[in-house]
Formats: sequence, C-alpha cells, structure tokens
Amino acid sequence: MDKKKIPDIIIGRLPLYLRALNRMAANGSAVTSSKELGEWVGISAAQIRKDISQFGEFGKQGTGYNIDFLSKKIRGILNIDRIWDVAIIGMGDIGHGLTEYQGFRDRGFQVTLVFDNAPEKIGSKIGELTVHNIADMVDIINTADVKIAMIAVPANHAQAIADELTKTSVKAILNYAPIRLNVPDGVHVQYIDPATRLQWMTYYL
Amino acid sequence: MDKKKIPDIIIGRLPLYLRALNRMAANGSAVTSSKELGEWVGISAAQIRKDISQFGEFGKQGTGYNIDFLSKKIRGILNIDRIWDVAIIGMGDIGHGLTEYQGFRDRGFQVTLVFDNAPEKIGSKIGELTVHNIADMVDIINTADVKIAMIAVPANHAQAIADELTKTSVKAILNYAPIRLNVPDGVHVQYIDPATRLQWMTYYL
DNA sequence: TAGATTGTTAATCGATTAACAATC
DNA sequence: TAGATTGTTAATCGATTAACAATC
Repeated sequence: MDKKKIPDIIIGRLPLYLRALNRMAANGSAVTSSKELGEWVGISAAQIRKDISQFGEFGKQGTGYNIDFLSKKIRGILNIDRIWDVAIIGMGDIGHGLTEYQGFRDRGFQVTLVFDNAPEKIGSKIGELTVHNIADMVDIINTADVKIAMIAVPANHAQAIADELTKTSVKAILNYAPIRLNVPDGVHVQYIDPATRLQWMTYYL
Repeated sequence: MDKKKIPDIIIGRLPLYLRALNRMAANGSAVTSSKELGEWVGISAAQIRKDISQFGEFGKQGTGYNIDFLSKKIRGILNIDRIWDVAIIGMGDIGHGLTEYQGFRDRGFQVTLVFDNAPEKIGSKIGELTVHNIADMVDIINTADVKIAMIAVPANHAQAIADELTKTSVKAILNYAPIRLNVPDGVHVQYIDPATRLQWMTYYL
C-alpha cells in the first residue's frame, strides 16, 4: 500500500495543471492559487485543491502554491522527472509528423525508434533516425527497452501491431489508428482520433 | 424545445459507436447488439442502450440493432450526413500532416483552406491546396463560410489565432496547441495534445 | 413458443461543488 | 492583526450499472 489508489480521472488532469504551471513560470510568476490555476485550465478552484491534496500538502494557506515546487512535485508523481524513449510505428503522414514534432522534448519524451514496413521507407532517414523494418520491431524495442510506443498505422493493421508490442518492453501505447485496441492488463492505451473529436463538435453546429 | 438536452459526455461517445459500426459493416455484418457493440468500444451494454435510447428506439427486442440503420441515425444526430469544410491554421509538421491525412474524407470532413504566416510557405502548394497568408484569414474563411478550423500553431500564438477565428464563421475549433483557449459562448473547442496523453500514462509505468 | 435483447426504471456509485475551520 | 487561501468534510449532482417487463 505504498500508493493510495488515485482515480484515473485525477491523474489525467495533472498534465493539464503542469502545462499551465510551466506557462505561468515562463511568464515570470512564482506563485499561484487554486483559483488562478483553475481559470487557466478551466476547472473549479475546489477541484484543483482536492486533486492536488491527494498527493500531499503542497500549498500554503493565505499564499497559495509555489509554482516551481508544485511543478516539480507533479513531474515526480507522473514520473516525468526524466526523459522517456518513445518508439513510433508507421511512417505515414502522422508518424512522420510525430517524429519531427518538437513538442515532446521539454515534456519528458524523445523519439528514439521509428518503424515502417514499406521497402522504400526502410533504411531511409527521418532527421537523425533511421526507419527500421517492422519485422524487426520486437527485437529492436526489447533491446532498447523502450516502454512507450505510438501506433500510426492504418486501422486494419493497428491490432496486429499492438499484439506485437505486447511481446516487448512497451507498457504504454498512444494509438492514432481509429480503432480500439485489446491489450493485456498492465499495458496502458490512450487514443487520439481527430475525426472523432470533430464529429463530437458537429453535433452542436 | 425541439432538442432534448443530451449530456455532452453521451454526444462524445456517439462517434465511437459510429466508428465501430462502420467497421462491423466493413466486416460484412448487418446486425449487432448492445453487448457486441459494447465489447467493440469498451463500454457496458447497459450504457450503450441508455445512450442510444436518448435519441429514439432504434433497436428491436430479441434481435438488436440494424447496423446500417443505426449508423445512418447517428450520422444524422451528429450532423455528419454531409461533408464539412475545414480550415487548418499553421503549416508546420502537425498542420502539414493533418492536411495530407486521408482519414477525414470518409468521416465527414475535407480540408479546403490552409494558412501560415511564413513568407516562404505562403503561396506554396500542399497537395491541391495553396497556403494562404494568415493575415488574410478572416476574410478568406468568412467568404468560404467555413465552420470548422484546426489550430496547429505554436502555443504562444494559439490564443491570438483563436481570437481572429471568433471574428469568422468558424464555430468549432480543434486545437493542437498545448494551451487552453478562451472563446465566446457558441464556439466549441476540443483539444489534442499527445504529450499530455503520454504524461497520463507514465504515472502507471 | 422459447430465447434473446431492447428500452427504461430504480439503485448504486463516483465525481464535483460548497462551505468552513485552520493557518500562513 | 486582517486578509487570503489552503485542505478537508459534507452535500449535491450526475453518470453508470443492475434488473426486468415488454416484445420481437
């Protein structure tokens, strides 16, 4: 029982708090309050305080939260007080864009392995990285002991890739294919599907 | 009162149901049940039935749901029984990838306008599309009467772009910049931030 | 008819909000 | 000290699940 069971939905909000705190720090602020932070992320002050208090007493009555301190605490909680290696499978437009994306670096991630199965892509370079053959994926990922992967292959291949990944060190998958993945317990999956998000909004148009 | 107020969270699940239904149809199925659909999307059968029943009685006791029929109904509810034009602002890696992304076409969307502010990009071609100057964005979008935009500019410019967009016909924004946008009532925003999703999962690693 | 599955109601569960004593 | 804001408890709100009559 070294870790109290925290609701998943609270964990999901921590990255948003962190994002806002980083921005406040960049603006030169040193201290914030649950009220201000709530306005930044669009969440009530009460909920901000309740969420944060799950992990300790990081604020001070009367003054609020020290931004650097809280930021450091949240990074520790989320295990991003380090740099995680990431593998990307599928070098189409999405995979290529993710490989070049500069937004990962200062948020705890670096892409170190990229894969495709197209003969004309295998062996080519994307920035510093060489595109590897998906056929060699399991071995290469295991050797590198990479824990995080992003799937950017067509929907009809995504489950097969996920199945392969479960034979590796990968324990967190960010899936860009518009399909739900079945994975064993202990492997975490998050989904990104822009069309789904757009369809959500068209209801209100 | 022509439209009963449906919880937003239910609306957000409809695109997932639709995605699964399309896939089932592609597999040659004609009929499904709340149980089967639930397994496809990872949601309980009871919830599937409850969600769908908000909009009408689309199933039959004993047999379940006709896939084509339900699919058509959901497309109607979500207003994607048509093709929506989409504008993309920012032609960096993300914007470029989204412009080329083939996954929008058969899900109700087509990218028709793209913008950047870099002189070397303005006037260049991406596929069929010419990159327009962000300075001309308000006029061009209004003339085309585009209702949906995706923001793919750096975080520190995203709010300014959103402010400009609120002067246009755009009423739905999909924001790829890692920052919350303030927009007036009646403008809808959804967020996509892969780093945030990854940070969510590292908690469990 | 017998079996299956819906639509819906009531019960349960969990998350959010309001309120306030503690205290910086 | 007076004002501000936390951490936490209790109240409220909303979402999910269980159960089952209706019926295909």
